Amino acid sequence: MNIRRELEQRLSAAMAKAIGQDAPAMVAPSARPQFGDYQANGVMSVAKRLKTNPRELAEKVVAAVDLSDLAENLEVAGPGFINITLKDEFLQQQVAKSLADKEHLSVPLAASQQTVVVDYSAPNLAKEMHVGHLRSTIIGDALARVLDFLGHNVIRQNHVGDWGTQFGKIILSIWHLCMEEKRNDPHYLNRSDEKLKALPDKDDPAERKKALTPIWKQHQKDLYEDWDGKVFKDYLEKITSVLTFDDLLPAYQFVNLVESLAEGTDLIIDSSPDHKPVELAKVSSHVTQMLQNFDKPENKQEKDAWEYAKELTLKSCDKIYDRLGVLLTSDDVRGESAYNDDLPKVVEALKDKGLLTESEGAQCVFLDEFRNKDNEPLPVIVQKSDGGYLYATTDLAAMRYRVCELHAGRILYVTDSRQALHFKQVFAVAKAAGFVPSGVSLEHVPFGTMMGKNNRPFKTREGEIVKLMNLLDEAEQRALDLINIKNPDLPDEQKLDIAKIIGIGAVKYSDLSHNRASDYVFSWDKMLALDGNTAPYMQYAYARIRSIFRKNEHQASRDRQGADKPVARITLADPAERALAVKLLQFAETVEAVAAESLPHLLCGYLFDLAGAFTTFYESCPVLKSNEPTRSSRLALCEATATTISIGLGLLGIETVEQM
RNA sequence: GCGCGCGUAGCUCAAUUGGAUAGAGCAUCGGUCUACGGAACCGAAGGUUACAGGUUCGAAUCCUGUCGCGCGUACCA
Repeated sequence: MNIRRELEQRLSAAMAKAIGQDAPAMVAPSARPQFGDYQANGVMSVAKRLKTNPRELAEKVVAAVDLSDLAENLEVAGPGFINITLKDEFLQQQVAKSLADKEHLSVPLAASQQTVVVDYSAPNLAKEMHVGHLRSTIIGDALARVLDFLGHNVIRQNHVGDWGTQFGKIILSIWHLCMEEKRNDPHYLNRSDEKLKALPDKDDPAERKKALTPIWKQHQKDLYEDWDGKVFKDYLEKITSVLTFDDLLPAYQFVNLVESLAEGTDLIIDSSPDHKPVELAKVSSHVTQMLQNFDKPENKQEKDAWEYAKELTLKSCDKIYDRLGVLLTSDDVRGESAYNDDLPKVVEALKDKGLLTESEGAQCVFLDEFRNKDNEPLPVIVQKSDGGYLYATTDLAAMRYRVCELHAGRILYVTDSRQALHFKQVFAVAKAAGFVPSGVSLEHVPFGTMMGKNNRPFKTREGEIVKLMNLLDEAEQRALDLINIKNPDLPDEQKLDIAKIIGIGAVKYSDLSHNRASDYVFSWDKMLALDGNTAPYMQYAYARIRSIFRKNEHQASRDRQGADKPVARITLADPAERALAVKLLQFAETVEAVAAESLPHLLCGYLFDLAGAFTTFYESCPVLKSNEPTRSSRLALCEATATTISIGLGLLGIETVEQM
């Protein structure tokens, strides 16, 4: 049961009766123990509005409500708070009830179940996942799990960046790989790349030109021999069986480097069959443009190359997802390219609605609410002056798909907070154009940056972006080091398994436990610490409880012959027992709040509080040493706590261990 | 310039969205216990919530201004 909501509903109804209009009771857990378990704050603001005495009004509300099945007498306190103390009997029943439902802890399903699209992760083609992708992936996954837990129909969407400017570069880099293979010169790209990187003065165009000249010549020559793409085609077939993601990456970076260095030089590639000379710096964008009709048979090798790059990239992402325990699969991938055919239709539809304006050659939507410094309208550009489309267009197309095909009632976009303006604009355009009915909720779920100790974005010592693989490796290694110190007697294999769970859990939890809206400082030591609001602390609390049960089963092993033991009657004699019970029962309302606000850190905070309540209980209330029936009752509280921690961490995508 | 966001204890973060005396963990200081897993527990100290006004029963939260930081700001995503 969601106690908070139950109280809210009953008290709100009583308020409506008392004052004749609807007003929220504003029930929240009490700020202090002396004020009971919950407090209702709504009376005061209503009284203000009605200009009546808040205390008198509170008394009226108290008289009008019947909470006798779950609460002691209500008290009006201070300027008009209503303090609620739950009945012990009620708490006992509820804990027993949730314990009987081990899968779901009797957390009620959402009253109105929605189809919720969660858009998260979104890696890019031919790039390795790095820390920049971590937050989206983890937060999105946790939200998806929570929504699913509450009975919503969750559709995960991995909006992979598989189109756009990098598109031509990818094809070009694979072409280079093919040419390398054809010349039987397997280290050509590496050699060239190293030479370019060693360039003493990258700011000097003459130097750059000099360094690029051999590469440029080779490029010309290769192109001359492959003017019809036949070599590309033949060798593509040959290399695809052996090519790996690790081959693709450097090739892609090589193309990037060449093009950035060629900027401002007069190096021209002119061996192409159409005799249109192209700047060396713009070959890849030329490739992109050339392939407007991507599906034509003569472009098959380009398409194959791109698809192959996509396959390699996604495989590499899957490894990360697998290690992270993220639920995304290939079925959830619907990249930007999936919307290519819809883009002209989106622009057409905007035109039909009369929303489209041409400005400086680009197709724009101007909405009144977006203005620049001088109060001039700010455009949302949906088509570039060269005819190309932008991410706004793709997002609009994706929205239409999600609403029309997936029947989304709510769409969550888990992306960096820097995209806030973009989403604000795109949402407004979608609503204005009627792409998304007003009943559908479009929500940007923004998050801040992961920072290093220096309060700058998290980088390696060398100042490079941290690859996710490396980050996870280090997390597991550090966890293993810790286990070796703290629990050296465990078998090695088990140590490794535990290290994985602890290491990955720590990374995820440290991310999820912070309010996602703000930047947070990443710290190895803090996230693996056993004190404070960390994953290991929670996992340790769990392992300790499990240890009690192992010991108990050992003691009582002969008594039970597989028969299900009845759920013990729970008594709450000690204040610590009672406080733990109240905390346990707040799981439902916490999960619901996480789903409503898309704030996973609320769940982390709750689990930490729960672990705290348990520790207090654990210290003051002996379990195995106490006599029946107290013993069974306390064991039940232990079990309820362990289950809540396990399910709670599970909703965050974090596993528990029996020993650590 | 304009827009958005942020500024809370020495450090890292909370504060149930306007509620009662702003809470945790680290670090510091002090204490407990032959310990159901010591990777423990309890306590103390630490705050004019950047600053100045305002709104009201009540403000870290809302409004105005100032300072500081971050991000964004027409064809990248």
